[in-house]
Amino acid sequence: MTRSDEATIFYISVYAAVQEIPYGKVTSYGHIAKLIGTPQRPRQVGICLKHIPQDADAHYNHDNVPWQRVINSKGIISPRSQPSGARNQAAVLQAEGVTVTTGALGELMVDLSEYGWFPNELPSEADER
DNA sequence: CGACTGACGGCCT
DNA sequence: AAGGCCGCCAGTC
Repeated sequence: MTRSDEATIFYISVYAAVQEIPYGKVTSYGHIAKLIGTPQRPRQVGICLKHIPQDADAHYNHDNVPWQRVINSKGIISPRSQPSGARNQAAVLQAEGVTVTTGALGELMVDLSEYGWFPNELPSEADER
């Protein structure tokens, strides 16, 4: 298969993985990357989400892929270039019951210990301590 | 077609 | 503890 086919597979994998995130939960770009077997490309995961088709016709589109449930490993909604985008993401998350707090610098954060969804990772690590 | 840009994250100061 | 550096590689200019 060609290189672009692999790229396509990567996109499909990302979208499929994101759809696994339960309603009202969030995970990180890095975790999605790990789940699809490419732990070193969290950045590319972000690119995929950025390019989700708007068309309702597309197999994977802005409507059926819960892109809003993916934030960075620090539990902060990535500001990307326009703060308004993150602001919108926060609104969508709150709409499904996720509490989003605003930091001193305006960062929009989510409590990962409460809303985080990280299957395959040490489950009790956080609880133990 | 080459150079620059990032919805990130981990390792190194 | 906090911040800088670098790898990743599809898009965009």
